[in-house]
Amino acid sequence: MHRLGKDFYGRSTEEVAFQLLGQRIVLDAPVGRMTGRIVEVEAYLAKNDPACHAARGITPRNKSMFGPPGLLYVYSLHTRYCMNVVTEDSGIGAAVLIRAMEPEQGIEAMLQNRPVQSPRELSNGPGKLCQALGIDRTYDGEDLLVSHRMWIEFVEHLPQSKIRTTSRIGISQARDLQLRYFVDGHQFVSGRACDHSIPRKWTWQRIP
DNA sequence: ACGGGGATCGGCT
DNA sequence: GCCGATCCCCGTA
Repeated sequence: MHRLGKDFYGRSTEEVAFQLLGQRIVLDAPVGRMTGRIVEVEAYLAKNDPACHAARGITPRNKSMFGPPGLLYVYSLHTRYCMNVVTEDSGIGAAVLIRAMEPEQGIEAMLQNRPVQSPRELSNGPGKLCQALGIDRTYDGEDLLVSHRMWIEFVEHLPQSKIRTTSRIGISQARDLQLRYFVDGHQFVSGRACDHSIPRKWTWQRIP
């Protein structure tokens, strides 16, 4: 049970992004413990990335992005919340958006937060994932290095052959940058089937 | 104080 | 695929 620390988050954002794939989010909430493994992320860079929320400087909304690596940046979008983990160094404004996870423990609790018919609909999108875990703006600025209610555990390094890269979803600027990473063919990845080169349902090779 | 836009989602065609 | 809901945030005045 190894909590990811400053040595993990304090690296290049692209590297942190694809190495977060396969790792485990752990949340100790009043309703109980909820965990799930990350299957899709996007990198948002400090430089030459107009789609990054930090691109136009610090504001009350994005100030967590300019905090130390390992901080959570949570913002509201339409009717949902999205969560990011700060990367690299304090003050530069880079982060990784967590877009989807495969639920493990606490699925009953997640279903209370987000009533859906199929488990596949529980956390296969950035807003869905936050709703299932009960993450809102009160989690903005949470320090994943020391927090007692939320952290990320190292599970394994995924081989490059299991990772696919595409442009990011839902943005209007910097569409050319290939900064979305996901576990190829995994059933909890967001979006359409054409994103997957492996048609059948895929899950983890080894379950810890 | 006002107006526009958005790292979404879900329903409908 | 397209579109509307919905609301917080930010730039402008």
